[in-house]
Amino acid sequence: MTPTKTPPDFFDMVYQVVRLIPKGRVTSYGAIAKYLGAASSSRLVGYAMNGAHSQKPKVPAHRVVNRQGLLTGKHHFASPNLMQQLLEKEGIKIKNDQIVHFEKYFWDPQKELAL
DNA sequence: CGATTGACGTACG
DNA sequence: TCGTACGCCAATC
Repeated sequence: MTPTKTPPDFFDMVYQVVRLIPKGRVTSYGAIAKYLGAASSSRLVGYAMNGAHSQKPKVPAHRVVNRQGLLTGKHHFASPNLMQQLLEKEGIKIKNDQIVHFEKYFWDPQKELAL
């Protein structure tokens, strides 16, 4: 219905990219936004994650952190420590809610996907 | 329908 | 280096 409806393709794109994040890697909202061509709309990426858990294929939102490598969205998970647990489970070290060697685990879609 | 908020990032002082 | 302001777009009140 509502053929004039404007589907949030941007949100869907975000989910797709997040699913492409390899295990043991992390990325930032801005990186995804830039990859989608919306570097200025980095907030939309975070907002998209808001409905990530609502998506059918579960979106590994725990692999998405802010530019500082800080687990800013951990409070949005089922449990605030769940995000850290998942990351640590993948071999990522976290200190004070911040990813250690974040730059080392950083996964840039623009670079990895090399479009 | 208007105003506010938000899982960010960059710019400016 | 740190703090504040702005932008961007959608969802919510």
